[in-house]
Amino acid sequence: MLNKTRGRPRGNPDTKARLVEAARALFLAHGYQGTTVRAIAGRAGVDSALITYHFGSKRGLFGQALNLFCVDPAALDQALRGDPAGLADRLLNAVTTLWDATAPTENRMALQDDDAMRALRGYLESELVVRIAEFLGGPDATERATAAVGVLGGVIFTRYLNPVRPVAALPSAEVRRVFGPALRAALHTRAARRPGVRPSID
Amino acid sequence: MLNKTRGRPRGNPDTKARLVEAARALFLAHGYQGTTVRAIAGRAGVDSALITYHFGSKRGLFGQALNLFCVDPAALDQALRGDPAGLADRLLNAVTTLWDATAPTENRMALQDDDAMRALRGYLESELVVRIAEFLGGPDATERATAAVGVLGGVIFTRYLNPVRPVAALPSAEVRRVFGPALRAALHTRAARRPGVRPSID
DNA sequence: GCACAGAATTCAACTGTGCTGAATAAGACG
DNA sequence: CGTCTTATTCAGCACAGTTGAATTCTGTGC
Repeated sequence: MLNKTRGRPRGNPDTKARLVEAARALFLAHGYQGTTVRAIAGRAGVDSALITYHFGSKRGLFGQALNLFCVDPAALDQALRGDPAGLADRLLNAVTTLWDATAPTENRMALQDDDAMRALRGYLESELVVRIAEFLGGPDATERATAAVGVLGGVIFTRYLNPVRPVAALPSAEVRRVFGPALRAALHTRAARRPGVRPSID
Repeated sequence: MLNKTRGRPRGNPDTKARLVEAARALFLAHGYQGTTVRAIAGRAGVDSALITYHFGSKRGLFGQALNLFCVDPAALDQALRGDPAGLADRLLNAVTTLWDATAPTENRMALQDDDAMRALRGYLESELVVRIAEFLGGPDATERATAAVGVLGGVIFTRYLNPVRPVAALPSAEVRRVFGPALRAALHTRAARRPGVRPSID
């Protein structure tokens, strides 16, 4: 199909890298489903079989092409040190600096990737919640940490994953300002043990 | 393939309904990608061409089989009436009663559906934000409404769409209690105009 | 009653998908 | 130089969603 003389080519062209580059461009432009392995291979100027050979599968290439992170552990360590009063701001800062550093399209892409969502979920539930709870201490620390993670998850979701205009449009400094009160309350306000608030009608 | 004598069958079997039922079961069990039109048709006891005929495409059937709602407008109207003090609780209640009413798998399914996410996003940004801002009034009402929608989005995301254990495990009454402080702060605490909080290191 | 338009169904097949197995040529290394 | 491993092309398989033609029933107008 490409008539490029069968067998191993001369020199050592870094085909793997060219495939990753081509894949990245196409995945970002047309999404996972909308991109075919043949298109990627074509753009890289090689045969489509190479993609299975080098990356095992289309999904494998997808994982390599887009760096589907979840959260930067170092940034979290930073945030979980220092005075409790500034914790909210440091957490918001850790989230925005990490996620803002990536192309918006790439973030939205993660929403469609099962593995990325599983990773994010796992991180939030078994890392963030317990670390924050440890840091907070006190009786219902886990409850407050849960609320905080819910708020942070809200920022991640409405700003990066499925960008809701007013949230996504905020300059990153503004994010701290706008979400500060909510996150501070989540972290430090002990949830009142008041009786169920009558759900009006329903 | 089914040898059921070609042409229109006797009586008026509601094949459309049987297809929807079969599709629903399979989509919930194996996801969108994992379900083939032939499998659906097979389960419904008809030919796979009928699915294109009746629903236009596989996606069309998907849309019909799972009712991909976004938010119940009536519940929102209820919430946006009454004393401002109870607003947070009423909003949380509106969200949980609506989403709890649906099978968890079906909620998670929405995450993989572009249209559903677009609908949710559109609703949050052009309906919820402005309605809440109107209700709140005051100078930075939009800012506070934005924060509130962020928090509510966090609940939706971490509890239903990509269930993070501690949040998802909360009984629905507890959701109001745990997220109450954060949402109240988002709605009513005017964001301080303090200078950027030095991002420690990075 | 009956003709006949339209609706519902099956079947065969088309196109496009990711992936695999065999063939082949170059590099790596003793 | 000989051999083993690695990188590549090619042909094609199995399965996906969708389409067109053929077929049979339903429902309406006369």
